[in-house]
Amino acid sequence: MKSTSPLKPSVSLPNLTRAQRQVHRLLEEADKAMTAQAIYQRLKAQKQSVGLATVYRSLRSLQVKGLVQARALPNGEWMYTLTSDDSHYLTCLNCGVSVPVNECPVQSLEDKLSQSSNFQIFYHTLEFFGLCAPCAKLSAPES
Amino acid sequence: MKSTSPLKPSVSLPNLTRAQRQVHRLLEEADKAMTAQAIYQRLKAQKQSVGLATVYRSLRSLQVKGLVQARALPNGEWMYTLTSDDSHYLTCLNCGVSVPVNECPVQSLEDKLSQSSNFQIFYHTLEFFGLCAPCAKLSAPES
DNA sequence: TATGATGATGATAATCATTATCATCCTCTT
DNA sequence: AAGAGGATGATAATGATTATCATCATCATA
Repeated sequence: MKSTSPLKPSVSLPNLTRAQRQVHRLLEEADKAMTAQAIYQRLKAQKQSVGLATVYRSLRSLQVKGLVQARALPNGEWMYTLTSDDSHYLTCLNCGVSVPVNECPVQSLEDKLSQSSNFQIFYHTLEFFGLCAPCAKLSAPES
Repeated sequence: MKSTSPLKPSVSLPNLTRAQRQVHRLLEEADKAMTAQAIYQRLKAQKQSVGLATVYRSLRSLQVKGLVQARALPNGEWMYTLTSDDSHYLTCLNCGVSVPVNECPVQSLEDKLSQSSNFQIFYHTLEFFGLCAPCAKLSAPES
């Protein structure tokens, strides 16, 4: 899932608070996208409780630091992962099922924008939407 | 903003309800992304009132029909446009400012996925996130 | 070591976009 | 004309996120 070398340990994490470190470490260990609520529950279960508001605050801080990315599901939930994760998905607008896409043709454009724009770019989201085969069958006009 | 030919009129719109037609026409005329709330307000102001719940229902139906796409802003709002719009953005994680990106290297992958996956693909979202110059200055570690 | 100052945290109330509910209305078909 | 099925509107309910505020931790300075 990660795009970084499996041999490279955690990069230097500058100026993180305790809660930010806990959230970051959880995302690192889980190695999958999680909602804020799930992160809250998991930390509580691990006896490393962090208040729910602080989970949200930490996620925002980690985003601004370029360490965490977010993507919204069609149902409104937000999923968070480390920015080292470069996964993309193909999602059904009807039933919400998501399948990973194992390609990303965006890196060179991102590199280019890093230079031509005056933004400091941390990550991108790329997602495809449509209907999975079963749902396409259901909503076919001539079924 | 549209990627379709400016000469081509509305394509055939199969089986739309009254509310769906009104929402679709508004998005077509506005030619920009709008929130569901804004669509509701605008229709009311135009004496074409559609109930708020019906605006949401119509947007979902239009999505499943492949006519409308949605993207989530970092603040949780959803913006809706016609799927004929192929715009993408570079967005600041700190202040939320968005600037358009006038390139999209994704079309060929989308075409390929349309064949290799068994999804019927309607559209994709592509968005870059980071810090705009002013916000990057503010959060610079060595400021 | 005490003293503040500043920021971080947790508990909880408030917000607000979205969804669910349900009664009513339309539009066909018979 | 009657009825079935879907569409609509008003409004209540939901639930994730944010705001508030009192308390706690950290760190520089006296």
